[in-house]
Amino acid sequence: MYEVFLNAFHEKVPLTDAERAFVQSFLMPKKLRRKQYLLQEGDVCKAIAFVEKGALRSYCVDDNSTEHIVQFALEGRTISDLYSFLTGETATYHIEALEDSELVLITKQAHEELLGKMPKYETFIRLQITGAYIALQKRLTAAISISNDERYKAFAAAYPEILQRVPQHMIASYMGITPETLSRVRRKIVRGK
Amino acid sequence: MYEVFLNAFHEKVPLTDAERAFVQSFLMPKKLRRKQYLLQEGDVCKAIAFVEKGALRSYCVDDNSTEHIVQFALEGRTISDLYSFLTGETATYHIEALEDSELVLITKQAHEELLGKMPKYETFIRLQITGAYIALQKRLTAAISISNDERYKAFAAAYPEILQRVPQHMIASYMGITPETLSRVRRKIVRGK
DNA sequence: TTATTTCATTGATTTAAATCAAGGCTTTTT
DNA sequence: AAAAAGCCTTGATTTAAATCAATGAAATAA
Repeated sequence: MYEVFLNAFHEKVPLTDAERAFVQSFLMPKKLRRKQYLLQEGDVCKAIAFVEKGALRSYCVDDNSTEHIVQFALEGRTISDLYSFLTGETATYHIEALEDSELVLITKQAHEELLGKMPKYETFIRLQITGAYIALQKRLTAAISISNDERYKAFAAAYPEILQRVPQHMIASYMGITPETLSRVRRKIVRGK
Repeated sequence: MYEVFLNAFHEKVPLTDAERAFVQSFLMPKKLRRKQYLLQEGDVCKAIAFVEKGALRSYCVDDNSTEHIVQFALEGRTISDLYSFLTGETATYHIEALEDSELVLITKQAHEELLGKMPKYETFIRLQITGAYIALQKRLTAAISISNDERYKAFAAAYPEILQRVPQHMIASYMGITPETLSRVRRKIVRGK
């Protein structure tokens, strides 16, 4: 039931069976149907969600009511509004299931207790967030320094799974361009090959 | 000598005098003159740098030899090519002093030893990187969802110090626009007020 | 199954930003 | 102090992307 999460944990920070069970006792399962929301803007983010199965996205909405996708999360990835989770402020992101999904939730209370009681958990979290930070920095660097073509190619190479499972206009939103522009970028790439 | 760093540490994770001295024993001071480099693309990033005094920037260079500023770091901020530091791969960023600066270096060896020997250090690092992640996510969200005007206003409001101390064309580079465009954005803002 | 919504593509037009180019003002350097 | 380099602004032109609009295909719901 928590296999994917516990294996990811174990892979970064090896766990004994007892530790495994200990961690498990803090986790909560949650299922979401496609199009259901884990978090709505204005709520407070009460848990970090780890995706055991399925696909989710987080996004924000600007003044023109345009959605901007911040993150996709497939199996093995974590998703939340970290700022809201940590500070208790209301969330600025929405989190929605793109497919029927199974999640592992770590509530704020569980998170804090684990941090206090289990050094390995702190290490795991540190490694997770470090990886997320590096990925984000790479994405930002790409966003300000590479052409749309190259960025799309890089995205497709890095995340072929997402390409398969997520509609194209959402990829466009993630890239910060319109669906029309992405369509033309793709045409250009196909032609040019 | 390490005052700014140790105070920043202490503020996040309170330290006894003994702990303070212990941490200190792992630190290395470094001075840089304006325009000197802490890191060049192709080197391996051997240390995390904390800015005690001065100002630095990190940037990458694209195929057209255009520089793109990734980060500014004034007093109290940390700067490095974290990916290179953690993996030992060659760096993709340059790090340059914008003013005569005084740094505190945490070498990779010191970092690992501190992580192993001092839980409070791991906590400090976790908090630092979490803050950096949230800031980066905010920046990315702004980059894909807000107009240049609004982004510049937000930047100016959040980092007035940087505006004072860094040439405008570097702000433009940081924002991913040309100096000419930023100049016009500013004119528009001034006129419009 | 049919109807409806969602999605991707393509074309025409508009809009925003990059580029090209020049001038004047500061700040460094010699 | 003079020369050089760096910086900011402004204007004219080009280029890339957004917007507007329409169509057909595919997926979803009735």
